[in-house]
Amino acid sequence: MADPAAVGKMDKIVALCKRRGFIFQSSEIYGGLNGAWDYGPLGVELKRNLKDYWWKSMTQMRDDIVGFDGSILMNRAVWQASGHEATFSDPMVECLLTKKRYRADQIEPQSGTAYYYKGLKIAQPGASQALTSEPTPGLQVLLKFVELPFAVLVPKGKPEASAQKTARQFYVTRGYAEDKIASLELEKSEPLENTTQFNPENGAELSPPRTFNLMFKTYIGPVADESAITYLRPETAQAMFVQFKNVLEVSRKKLPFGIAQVGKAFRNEINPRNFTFRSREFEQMEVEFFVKPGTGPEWLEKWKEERLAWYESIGIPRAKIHVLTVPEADRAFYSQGTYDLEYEFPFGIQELEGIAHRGNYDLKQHAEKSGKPLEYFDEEAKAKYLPEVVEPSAGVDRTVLALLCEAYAEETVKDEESGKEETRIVLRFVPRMAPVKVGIFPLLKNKPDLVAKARELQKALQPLMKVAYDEAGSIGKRYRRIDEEGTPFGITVDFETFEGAKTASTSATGASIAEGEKETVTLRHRDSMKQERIALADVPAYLLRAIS
RNA sequence: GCGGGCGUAGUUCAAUGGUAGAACGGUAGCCUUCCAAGCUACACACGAGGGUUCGAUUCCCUCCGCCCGCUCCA
Repeated sequence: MADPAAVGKMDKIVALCKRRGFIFQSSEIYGGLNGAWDYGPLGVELKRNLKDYWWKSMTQMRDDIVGFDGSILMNRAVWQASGHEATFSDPMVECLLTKKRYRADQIEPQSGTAYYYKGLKIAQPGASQALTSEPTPGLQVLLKFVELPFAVLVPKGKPEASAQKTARQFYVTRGYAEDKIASLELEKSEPLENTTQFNPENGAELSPPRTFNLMFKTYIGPVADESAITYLRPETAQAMFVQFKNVLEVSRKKLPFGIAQVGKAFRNEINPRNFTFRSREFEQMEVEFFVKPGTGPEWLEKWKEERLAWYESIGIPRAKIHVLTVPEADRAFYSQGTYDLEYEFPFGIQELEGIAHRGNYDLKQHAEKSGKPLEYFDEEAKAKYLPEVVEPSAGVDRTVLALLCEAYAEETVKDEESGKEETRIVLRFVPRMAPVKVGIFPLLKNKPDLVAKARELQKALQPLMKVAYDEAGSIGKRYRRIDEEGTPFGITVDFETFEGAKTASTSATGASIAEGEKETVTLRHRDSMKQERIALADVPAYLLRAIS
């Protein structure tokens, strides 16, 4: 992450996102808002293409998953049952010496002798002598008392000196030079049994417990009292569990079957970072895939392979995805197995999607807490049971960012006439993800027949795909502009358009074009910068095939 | 949340305790027969608030934001 080239690349991507209108800072004119981002005209197209393709892959291309769109606000009881309310409000403590943070309930109780210091005496600024050396006879050193309480716990029998050593480290981290500390002022010492106020690793005092709640709390209705509390959802999954019975009933599906949802979720992250990667408001694409008890592990494997192939289909190569088998110690408490699919971002290898075998934890919790039966009745086995769930859960914003990082390329191009070299910036999105599919240009804007024909083509293509029309400046400049926007194709209406092909040629669709027979246009490819002539009539079909 | 760095047009960078410049980019017009050509004109910036000062973009403080390292990420 400290790699300057990687940092530089990320900076360039951020600048490009702003320059071309992919991503802006939220509330920018008011100084921004930490952890929130807006998608501009191109960004929203890219994001929509991603979500639409995921939706199509899940709900249209297979018949065992149905779609769903749950509300963001839900009954507070949902979050109590799911465990979010309890686990998101765990108190945390911080080591005053190392600044490391721990869950308060995971601190091992310690016994020993606690030494409480009121503060320290330091040499006044200007004292010329280091206090750690032997005092020079006759030299007066001015001392000042600084009040800064700190406490250390040492095992019984250990001398105060070991407590002093830790305390001195603490004062040094607070900015007092080791050689200026004359003495520490001990307030008291006392034996303590089973205390959790000290760091078991180094004996240093811990801060009082503070609550870090990662859910955004809000109030339903006009009165902001305890009974009105609920939360913005921290994940989209729960709505699908809560509505499991309704969806099952109306969709007439048998196990295994899944529910798919795309939507916003909110987490009050302590420290949003890395552009849009960790945001407080973000979007998820999740499937809750319900399977027969005992078959969770095999479905976990199937989904891992399925999802890897999917990322490849949106232009993220398999080689850039790292599959992390999350070790049991790091898994969420409900998980019986988790894969993280991680992408090589410029700022490090980071998670795009988590695929978790959640067992029947969620349905069981909601059945218990709501008192409503959520079992599935298996007609074949004539048995009622709670299904297990495998959940592929992908981050939309993270994947958009991965698409941008993967697409970003700089290359040196040489002008053939002048021999001058320059840098071309190009976003190599796969066509199906590209925000704009094709640029339409008249070669020259002061030739009315070229403009009219280009406008005609624009109108013809607009119902089929996102098109950009541009007539300003030189043709080369317009090509470069769409390169930076990641538009895979450019079509130029030129003088040859009306003449027909000069010599018989073959169109992109393989149909042969007789001389003077058809109107043709120049088709320019973003990645290779190669050009070919194509029959005007073939353009829609050619492009539709290329972007599907 | 802690520590460090940084905030000047859209971008990349200047300068300055007293009228803020450039390049590229943008817009408009002219021109231009395929890869950021040229000419002309125009628009656009000192992150916010407070303090010191006759006067602050510049010095000081607070806040906000971005980047980096920790931390955090049921």
